[in-house]
Amino acid sequence: MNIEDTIVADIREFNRFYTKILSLLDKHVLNTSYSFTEARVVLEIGFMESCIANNLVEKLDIDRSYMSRIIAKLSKDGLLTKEISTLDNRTSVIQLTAKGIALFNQLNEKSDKQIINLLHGLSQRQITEIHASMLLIKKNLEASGGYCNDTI
Amino acid sequence: MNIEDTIVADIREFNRFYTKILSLLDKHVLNTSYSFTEARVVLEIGFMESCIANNLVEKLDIDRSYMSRIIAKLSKDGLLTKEISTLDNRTSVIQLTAKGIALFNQLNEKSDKQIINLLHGLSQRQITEIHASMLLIKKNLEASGGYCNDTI
DNA sequence: GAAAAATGTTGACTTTGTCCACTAAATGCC
DNA sequence: GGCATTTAGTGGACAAAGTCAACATTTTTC
Repeated sequence: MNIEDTIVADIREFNRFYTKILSLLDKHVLNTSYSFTEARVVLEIGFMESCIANNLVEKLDIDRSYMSRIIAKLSKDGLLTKEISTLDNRTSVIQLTAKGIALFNQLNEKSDKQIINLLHGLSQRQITEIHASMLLIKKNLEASGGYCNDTI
Repeated sequence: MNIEDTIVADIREFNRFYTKILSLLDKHVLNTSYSFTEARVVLEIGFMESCIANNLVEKLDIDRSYMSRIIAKLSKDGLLTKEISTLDNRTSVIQLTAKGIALFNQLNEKSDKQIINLLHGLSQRQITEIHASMLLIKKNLEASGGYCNDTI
């Protein structure tokens, strides 16, 4: 082990710093009447194109019953359709409707704009550095795989 | 402007990735009977050593009234003291008690251990890469300063 | 010194999330 | 096949987290 204290301190500082960045980004994603969690669900269904509730539960780490209610709400609002799976009668295949896709696109565009705004004023070089750094962090942390076990 | 689409997409992916890392870290900070937000407040008071409620409101971006209640609870539990400021009679100087400092240390140790755990299994080189990348991201994003304005 | 702004508190409320029990279907096992 | 176990989803009841508006008090501004 023997990881230097300064490294741990710097990583914790980065985490505090990035927590604030992310929370600012999250806050402004929405002028839609949907909560951040609901928006995440819409985005995830959009990315997956077709899925079942349990996929979303696992991917987004949201409680089963809570997800059930969110899906019910989105369905009631006409953003998605549920159709009982032919493979597994316990589950329903979930897909965005045209209206859901419209919201998905809107959320996507907003998120893209936020990132562009975040980088606004930085030089090409700085942007490249940030980009490369993010890829590196993700690659290295994924390599360990340890980040998603219980003893984290 | 003209920031490449792939860069924006990669940054958004990094944000999703890192959101999950942070939420896993957060979840496990506590076996204490305090919530994540309360723990953040204790940590922040500990770092600042002495502060007023409004410093915490700004630093942690928590609603004024909510903060007032959190401080009241922590005070009732004997974790901090409030003493009316001699400089500004509207405010109170907040400081951790011995008990509060004990919790602060405990939270700090847990957080350090989590980071060590997160890095567990990685090579020195990988750790160095992650560390350097984080410093670079923070430096570059802070340079812009734009990350904290309203139009993010 | 009056108007405006800042700080903190409280009551009432909404949103968000969790826990538990339950149904129904699928899976594993002999 | 038949029985036990697991998995997916739902609903009730509840707790935690956070928000909003109104207010008192003090400070700042002009």
